Amino acid sequence: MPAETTRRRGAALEAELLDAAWAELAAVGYPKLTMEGVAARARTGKQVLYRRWGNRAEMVIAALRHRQGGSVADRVPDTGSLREDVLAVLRMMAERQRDIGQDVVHGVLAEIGEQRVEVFDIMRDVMTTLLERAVDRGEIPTADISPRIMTLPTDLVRNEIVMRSEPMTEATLVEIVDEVFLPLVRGK
Amino acid sequence: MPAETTRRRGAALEAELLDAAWAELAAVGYPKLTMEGVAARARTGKQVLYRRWGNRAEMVIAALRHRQGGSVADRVPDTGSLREDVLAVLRMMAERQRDIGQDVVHGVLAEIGEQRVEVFDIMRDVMTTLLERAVDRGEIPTADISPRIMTLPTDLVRNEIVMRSEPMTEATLVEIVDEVFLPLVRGK
Amino acid sequence: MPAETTRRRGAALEAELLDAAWAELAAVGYPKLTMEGVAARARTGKQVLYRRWGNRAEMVIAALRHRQGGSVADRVPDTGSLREDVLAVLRMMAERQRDIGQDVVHGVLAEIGEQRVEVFDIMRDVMTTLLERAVDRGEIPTADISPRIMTLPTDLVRNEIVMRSEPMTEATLVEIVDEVFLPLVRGK
Amino acid sequence: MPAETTRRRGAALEAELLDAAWAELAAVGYPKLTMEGVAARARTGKQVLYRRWGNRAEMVIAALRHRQGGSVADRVPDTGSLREDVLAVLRMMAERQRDIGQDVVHGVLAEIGEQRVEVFDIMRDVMTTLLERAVDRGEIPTADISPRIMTLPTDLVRNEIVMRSEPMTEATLVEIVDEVFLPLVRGK
DNA sequence: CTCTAAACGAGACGGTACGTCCAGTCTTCGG
DNA sequence: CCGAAGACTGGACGTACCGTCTCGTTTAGAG
Repeated sequence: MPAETTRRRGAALEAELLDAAWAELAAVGYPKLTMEGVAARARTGKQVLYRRWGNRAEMVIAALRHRQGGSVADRVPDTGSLREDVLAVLRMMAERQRDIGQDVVHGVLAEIGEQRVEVFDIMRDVMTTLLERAVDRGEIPTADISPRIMTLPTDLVRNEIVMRSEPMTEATLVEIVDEVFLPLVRGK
Repeated sequence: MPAETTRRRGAALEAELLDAAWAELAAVGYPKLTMEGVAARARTGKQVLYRRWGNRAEMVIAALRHRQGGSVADRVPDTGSLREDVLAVLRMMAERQRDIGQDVVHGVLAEIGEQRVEVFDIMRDVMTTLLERAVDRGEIPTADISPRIMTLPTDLVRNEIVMRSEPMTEATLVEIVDEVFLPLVRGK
Repeated sequence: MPAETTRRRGAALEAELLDAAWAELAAVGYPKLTMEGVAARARTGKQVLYRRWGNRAEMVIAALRHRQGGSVADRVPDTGSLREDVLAVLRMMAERQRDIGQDVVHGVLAEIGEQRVEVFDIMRDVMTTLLERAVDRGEIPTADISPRIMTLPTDLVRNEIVMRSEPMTEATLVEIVDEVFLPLVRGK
Repeated sequence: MPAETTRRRGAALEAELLDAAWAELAAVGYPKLTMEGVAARARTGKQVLYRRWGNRAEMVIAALRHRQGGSVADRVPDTGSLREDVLAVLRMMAERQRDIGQDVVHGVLAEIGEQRVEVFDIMRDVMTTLLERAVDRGEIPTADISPRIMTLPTDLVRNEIVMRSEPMTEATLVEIVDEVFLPLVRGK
């Protein structure tokens, strides 16, 4: 028999677990993802998973974070143009969506009861930053814009993610920004 | 023994099955809804359910339709004012949401793969009707409006339904119409 | 549509049902024989079967009789030699066994509760006839032989049928007659 | 809450499973014995049964063995008389039959395809032992007796078990030994 | 450096539901 | 009334996972 590598523990093990979860997700899709499948892929027992995450959804969310690094809030774009900034944010959302896949989105949404709302706050904060910079640059007169309008682009993109099967196109993003968001922000 | 009622069949049975599904949904919620539970409540076997609907989601959708009657398209409002018409549509959506519950929405979305998109077409048709009437009344200059803007109110309401835990308020609906939709439609 | 032949009835239908049962038996074996399968093969409904036979075993027994014609009692051999007569009876038993198959034997035995015993009486009667003829021919001194010994050959063959997987050989039958039965009958 | 007993495992659990199977057999009979019923009686899940035995028949056989301890081969009688030895063996067989019940015998025979034959070998070995002892005692001249005759008594008892509904009487056993077996063994 | 507590790997356990098959009965319609 | 067709109530099948528990083995870190 080959000399076994040493037994995995702690953070190193955790990383492998999340990789296994991600691989399983890619292999069988969210609806068929099982704790047993992930444990088997990671060559360990279910207890090791349950020690860390209470259920499938928590584990998958952790796997997504593990794969995608920080949130949008950590990479607020600053291109010098409000239009480009907003487009950059929307592109990040769309890209994540492509990476994750729609069934995962729905599955996770269905299994976590709450804490969905935090996403709104994050996006509102990001947009506030973008608008303040635009005011500083003189692009728009004021950043005092209703929260509803502020989160309009991200809300619409989220709606596309949730409802459309096919991945979003660049044209869709441009349309949202040019036909809806900018006219409202520029007022009149 | 009591005189048995005659054995149920066809449409009469089907209605009882859907009632049972709805009752079960109310009793245990979507995540804990099982075919066995529904069959037990309807005092029949699982085969009778599977003969009609291939899976849980299909059955639940049928139950929702059975309970809610026709779609929005069958009851297009006509109040004499574009603002009130659109608000009426949004109120119908919100009311359905309250009736159905969020976990059902997510559960069903997660389990049906496709056919999500048809909802868009329905809503676009409804909105087209409303706008044409508004043009006829002279409220707005033209009904030639981009599809994106046409479905804006319903898209936003749908986003609220999917993402917010609490039921929607009337204020939210008014905000969507007055701050977003009408300014864009009236345009410059 | 093709011109339908007139609907089957009575004995003609019954014969087709039994043929279908036999064909199904050959196709899937007794353990997998189902009333539904037979009904489908005969292109009719289950009720038609249940109207005639109360359960699977009854139907199969009827099918066996239908295929095999009369019982051993109807074809008592008369070769002019006791040894050959008995061998002829055993060969008939063995041949039926080959035709029917062992799993059918066990299946039917398991599902009929009683009336197994009648077989003993039939065989005892047949053997009585054979022995009386042998006495008449002067082969043996007396036909006054214990029932136990009379049914010995058939009992042993039945034991082989029930317990052995492979079909019986001629040698086995000869052994039973020459080593066991004849010595006891000829007595001291 | 009551102090839970620790979860059952391994051999202790297995013994309880087999007891439950036996109890279920006594309660409902073989034809109505179900894996679900046994599992319920043993307060466990079906998987625990299927992990050990692939089907109903295997489980029942294990239950019989569990209840009846070793085979006949482990308790070869030695009374000092061939007649009594053989009778003792037959009585053991008859007793087991009474304990087990006929429907179980048929049910098991119907569901196991093979391995029926091993019973023959066991009995032939036992009888060989008995006969050798008889030769040593000078009861009979030689133990060189055809296998057919050696297994004659057990074959006949088995035939009775399989074909007769009522339990066997002592008289039947005596008849088999005195009228059939001993005359053949003692030869002329 | 030894001892101990915790984590790991493996898998059995008690349990729920799955989706399917079949039994046996009932209903409807056509001949 | 009976045949043909098929739907109904009901029960069990064998499988898949759930989340928990138990076992023996490593491994890190405290004394």
